[in-house]
Amino acid sequence: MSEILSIGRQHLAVHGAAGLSLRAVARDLGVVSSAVYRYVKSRDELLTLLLVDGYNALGDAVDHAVNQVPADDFAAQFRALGGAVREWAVAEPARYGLLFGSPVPGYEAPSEQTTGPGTRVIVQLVRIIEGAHRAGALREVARAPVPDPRLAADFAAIREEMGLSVPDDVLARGVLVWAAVFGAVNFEVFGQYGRATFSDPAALFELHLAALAETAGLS
Amino acid sequence: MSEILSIGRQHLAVHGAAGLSLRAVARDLGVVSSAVYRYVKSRDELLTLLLVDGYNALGDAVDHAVNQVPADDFAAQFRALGGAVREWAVAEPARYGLLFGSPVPGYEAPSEQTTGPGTRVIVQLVRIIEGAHRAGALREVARAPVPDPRLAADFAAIREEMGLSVPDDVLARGVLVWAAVFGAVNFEVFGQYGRATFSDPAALFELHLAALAETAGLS
DNA sequence: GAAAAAACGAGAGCGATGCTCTCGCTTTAA
DNA sequence: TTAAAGCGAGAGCATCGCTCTCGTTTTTTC
Repeated sequence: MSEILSIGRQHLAVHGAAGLSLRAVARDLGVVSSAVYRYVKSRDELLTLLLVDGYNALGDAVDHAVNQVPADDFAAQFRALGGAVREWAVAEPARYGLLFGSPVPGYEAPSEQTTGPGTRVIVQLVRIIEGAHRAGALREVARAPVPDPRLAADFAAIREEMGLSVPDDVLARGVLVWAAVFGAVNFEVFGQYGRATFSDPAALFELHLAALAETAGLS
Repeated sequence: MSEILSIGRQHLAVHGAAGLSLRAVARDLGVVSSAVYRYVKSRDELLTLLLVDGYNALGDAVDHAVNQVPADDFAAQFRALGGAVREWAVAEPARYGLLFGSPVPGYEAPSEQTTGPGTRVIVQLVRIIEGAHRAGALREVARAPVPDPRLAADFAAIREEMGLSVPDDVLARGVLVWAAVFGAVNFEVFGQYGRATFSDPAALFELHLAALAETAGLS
């Protein structure tokens, strides 16, 4: 029943990830709790459903934002990607928290169902960086190649798997930028800036994106 | 009873933040559940206790690491800070998750008790950056001052409150670096790198720290 | 030292949770 | 028409947070 998923989305938004109760969903559905178990094996399965649902919603938002931007302006594409992630997260904090917050205790996401949708944002990001690199639009950014041989092997594996041609240092910067974008979003959405509140968080985030674009070599 | 806190710490580490059960703590204590309520007002209060406990443990680790490093080597101090955060988080993922993961649903941290310990890391970070700035050891990093007047006002307020002299652009970079450090730690601890696993995460993180030191102007 | 007061632990109990099982009713398929 | 599958209701189990009362023990006070 897609109605279960819909109500689950609402409950997720209102009561948060761990506050998701199958009994409450059943109540809202006007049905006794055991009936829901006909369609959903467990609370964890409902969580998984909502997880891939969220990943796809975020992926759609990011894809749409990136596509609004000229295909040859890679820096703008990156800013569009980051901005889309932030806006989606701010609009749906609980859903975002399910995707990128601390894991729900006792729940392990089944990778076979979640890795696909869960990697859409990073796939877009490497697409942008690789595109800029191939177009020669990537500024020289790092002085030295990565020194650690094990890391070099990891990067080689990633390059192989995703069919990339970017060198190690660019890849490393890309990974950092990736984590940094979500770090900044986390800080804003989860209120971890502490006492340091910002009256225009969107502007602060744009500043961050500009600096991160620089870090990635996207001038 | 400090024994409650000790057992709570163990349960937190094993079962995670939301898996913390006052009844289970009572069982481990060899006492009936209602007895625990003599000492702890509610599950949320126990959570708060563990929260400030965690903040202080992290703060101690960071302070200790930073103090191991020459007082005039600001870049090394920054790397020590970042490394200490990561190592503490990797060693105690559940505890770290309580501090920097998604908020526990239905639980709001009482700011009067948590802001103090909760700001120890960022206080150290601004201390490092401000120190480098005052010592003239901060590389010129940004081209333009922040354009947004509301952001400038925010930064001015922060500068005022913390008695700083760093300019807006450095402050902005500092905020980004702050969020980026925790973003990278989050990615590793919460396994959000996805399929991209790294055989030597510590080395990757060091690479990140080097790049972030550059971003902050700490050469 | 005796009496009053505070602290403490045990236990029962309330309303919730996730989840399982069985019992009927309805809809579909043979 | 009959057999089979799908479906919802309800009871039940163990767990949770939390409250209340009732004795016992310890501490304070006179």
